[in-house]
Amino acid sequence: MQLQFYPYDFEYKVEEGKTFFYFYGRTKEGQKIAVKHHYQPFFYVAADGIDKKQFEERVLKLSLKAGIEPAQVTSIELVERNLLGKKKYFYKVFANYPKAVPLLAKEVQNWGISTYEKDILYAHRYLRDHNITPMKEVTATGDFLQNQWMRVPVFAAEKVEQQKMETLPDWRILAIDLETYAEKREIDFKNNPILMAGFYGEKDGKEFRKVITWKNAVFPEYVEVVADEAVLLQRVKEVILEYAPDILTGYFTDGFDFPYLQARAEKHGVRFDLGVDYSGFIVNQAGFGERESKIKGFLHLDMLKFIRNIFGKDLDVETYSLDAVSKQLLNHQKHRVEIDQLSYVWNNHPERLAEYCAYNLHDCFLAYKLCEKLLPDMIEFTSIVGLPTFDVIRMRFSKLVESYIMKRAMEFGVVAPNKPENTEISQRMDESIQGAFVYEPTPGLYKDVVVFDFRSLYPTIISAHNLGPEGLKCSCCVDENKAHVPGKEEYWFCSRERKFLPTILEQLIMRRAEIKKEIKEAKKKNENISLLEARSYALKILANSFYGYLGFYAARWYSLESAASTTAYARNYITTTISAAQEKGFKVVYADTDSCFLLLEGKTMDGALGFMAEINEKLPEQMELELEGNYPRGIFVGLKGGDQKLVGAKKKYALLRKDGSLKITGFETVRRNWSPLSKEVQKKVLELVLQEKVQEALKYVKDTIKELRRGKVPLDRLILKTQITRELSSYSSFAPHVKVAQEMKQKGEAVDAGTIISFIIVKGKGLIRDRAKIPSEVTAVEYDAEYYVDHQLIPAVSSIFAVLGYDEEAVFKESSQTGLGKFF
DNA sequence: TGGTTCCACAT
DNA sequence: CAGTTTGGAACCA
Repeated sequence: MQLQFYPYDFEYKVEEGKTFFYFYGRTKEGQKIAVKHHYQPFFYVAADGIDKKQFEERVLKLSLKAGIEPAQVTSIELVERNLLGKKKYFYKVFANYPKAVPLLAKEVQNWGISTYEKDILYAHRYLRDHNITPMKEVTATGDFLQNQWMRVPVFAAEKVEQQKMETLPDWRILAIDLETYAEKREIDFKNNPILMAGFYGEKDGKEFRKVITWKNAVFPEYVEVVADEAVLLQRVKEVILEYAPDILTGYFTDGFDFPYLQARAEKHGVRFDLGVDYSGFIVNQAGFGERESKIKGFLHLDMLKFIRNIFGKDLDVETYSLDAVSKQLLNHQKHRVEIDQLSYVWNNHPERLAEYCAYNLHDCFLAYKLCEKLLPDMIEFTSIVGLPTFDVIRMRFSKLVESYIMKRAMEFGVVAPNKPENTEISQRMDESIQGAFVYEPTPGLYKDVVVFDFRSLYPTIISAHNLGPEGLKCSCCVDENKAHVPGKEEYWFCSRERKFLPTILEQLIMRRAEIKKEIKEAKKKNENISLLEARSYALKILANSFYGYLGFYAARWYSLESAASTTAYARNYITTTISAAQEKGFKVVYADTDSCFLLLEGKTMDGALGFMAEINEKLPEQMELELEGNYPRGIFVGLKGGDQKLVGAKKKYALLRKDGSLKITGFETVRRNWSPLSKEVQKKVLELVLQEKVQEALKYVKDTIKELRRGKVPLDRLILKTQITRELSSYSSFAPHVKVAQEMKQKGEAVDAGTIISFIIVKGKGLIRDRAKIPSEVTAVEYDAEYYVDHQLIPAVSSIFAVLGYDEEAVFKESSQTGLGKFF
C-alpha cells in the first residue's frame, strides 16, 4: 500500500545487521506515524593511482573490533565523481552499520589512501541521497508492521519518494515554558524545584492554555493545581501526549526548560518516556557548553536558536531575550512582573501567585507566536538545505551554506572535500584578505545626491567570474587574460568550463529574482506574500553567505584566493564606476563596497540614469548597477580628530529623502549610552540642516541649551544608560554606572551582570562618577546643565555644525560658557 | 592598538 | 554516521 505523510523527525536504527532510516511524522489524516526504510551507509575511497585489485581484496576482508559488532565492509562499487573540479574514480565502500564508517575509513586512511565523506551523519546522507525534504509530503510504498514497541504505528517501506513539495498547512504546535524556584537569580537544576509549567497552543481553531502548579491559591480557570512537583512532571508528560503536537517550541528550551524537566524527572524518579519509542528527553552538549534538547517523534524548535543563528541578523535588537525579540517581531512584550520575587511570593504570599501564572502563560504565548510567525522561514531554509528543521535552525551560516552545497552536490556527482585538520585550521585562521573599498568623503552638505549600488555584489561576482576552488589557477586558462583577477593577477579562474560552486550560487540568485517577480505580481493581486518573502529572504541570506564561506577556516570548499578575488573584483568594479562617473563629469562624493554616491550638480536625473545604463552594458550578465535612491540633500561630516574640513568620516552620513524622512548611517543617534536628549537633538539638527534651515538648527540648539540651563528639560530625557557586564565586585575601575550600581545594591536592589543602569549627572564638584545619581533620586533642578551641554549636546552636533563652518579650533577648545555654547 | 577574557539565554 | 569547542563585545595593558 501507499502512504502519504509529512516527516519532521529522523533517526536510524540497526536491526539484525541492517541499517534502517526512521521517519517520524504525521499522515494527511492526522495520524502520527513512523516509517522505516533500509539504506546502507557508505563512504568514498580515492581509486586513482592505487593498485585496485590489491585494494579490493584487502578492503573486503576488513574487520575491525568495535563496540557491539565488528566494523566490516559489505560491498564496494567503483564510480566516477567530481572532486574540486576534477573527474576522478572512487570506490563507494559500504559499511555494515553507520558507526563502522569512520572506523573503516580511518583504517583505509592508514594504508595511505584518501577517503571522503566519512563524517557525514547517516540521517543527513539518507535525506540527501534520496532527495527528500523534511516537512514536505513523502510517499512511501510498503506495509504497516505489527508492533508494540512504539507509541505510533510503524510502516515498513520498500520505496520512499517525494513528488509533491507541499507542506502541511496546519502544523500542530505546542509552546512550553517553566518557572522555577530561584531566590537570587541562580539556576540550580539539582536543588530548585519547578514551580510552574505553562503551555500554549491553538488546535482546530481553539486556544489551549494551561499552567500547572503545586501551590493552592485562587487561580484563573487555566491553572491546574497538583499535589507536588512530581505530579507536576507527570502531568507535563500527559499534557504533551494528549495534545500530540508535531512541534514543541519555547524560548531557550534547549538549554533551560527541557534539561530542567529531565533533571527534575530524574530526581523524582518520574519516567519521562514521552518519546515515540518511550525514550525521554535527549540532551546533548553542543559546542561551548551549549545544549541541544529533543524528544523522539517531535520536532523541537527552540526559537532562540533560529533567531540568534539565522533570522536575527537583520533584527535591530540589543539582546536576543524573549522580551526584546517579541517586541521587535510581534510588537508584544513580556508581562512586567518581578520575577526575582517569585520565590518569596511562593513561600509567603501564595495569593499573589496568579500574576506569575499569567506571566508564565504569556511567555508560552509569545514563544508560540514567534514559532508560528517564523515557521515559513524555518521550512524554507529546511527545503533549500534539505536537512531536518531541527538541525537547520541550530546551524550557523557557514554550516548552512555547506549543507546547501552538499545537497546540490548529489545532482552534480560531486564528492565533498574533507574538513580541514586542526593544523590546517590554525594555519587558515592566521590568514586574512584585503576587504572592501571605501571612498573617503569630503565633509560637506551636498545637494541632489544620487546613490547607485550593485545588486548582490559579492554573489554576482562569484557567479559571473566562475570563482571558487575548482577553477582556481586551472591549467587551461593560464594565458587567458580575461581570466586573471584585476589587481590580483597572480590568480585566475577557469573561463572555459562553468564550475559547480558558481553554478549553484547563480541558481540561488536567479531563483530569488523569480520570486521577487512573483512577489510583485502577488502584491498587485493583493495576495498573501509572507511565504514568498520567507523564500526570498532565505535565498538572499544564503547567497550572501557564500563569500564568507569561501574564507571560513573550517569550510570544506575553503578558498581564500577566491574570497580575496571576490573583494578584488568588487574594488575594481566600484573604482571603475567612480572613474566612469567622473569622466562623465559627475562629482563623486562617497563610495562604500558596492555603492557609489554622486552629485547631479545641474545635470539631469536622466543623465545619471544614462550613465547607469552605460555601466550596465559592460557588466557581466548576472551583475547590475541599480539606482538606490535620489536624495535632495546629503551631509558628510568630518572625522573626529581629523581636519574637519578635509578628512571625512567613513560610514557616517545622513541623507534627506524626497518625502522628508532621513536615512541616517553611522551617527550616534542609536547608541544607548547617549541621553535621549542628545539623540533627539542630533536627529533634529540633521533634519534641519538637511532642509537647509541652518539658522533654525542653530536656534534650536540654542533654545535647548537655554532650556537645559533653566532646568526645564524633563529628567527622563537626561537619563544615561550603561549595562553592568559582570559581577559588580569584580570592577576595579569605577565608571559612573558602576558607582550607581553599587548604591542600588546597597538599597537592596538586584544588580547583576546584564542589569542596565540608568543615571543622571547632577551639579556639584568632583569627578563625574561622584555626581552620577539614580534618576528617581534626582530633582528637576539638580541636574548639571553644563555637563549635558558639554558632554551630551555639543558632541552630538559639533561635527554637523563643523561642516557648515562653525569649527574654529579655539571655539571648541574653550569651555562651554565661552565656547560653542557662546555661539548659541 | 592588539591581545585577552568574558559571556550569550533562562529564573 | 553525534560530538565539536563559537564569535562578538568589553576590557586591559
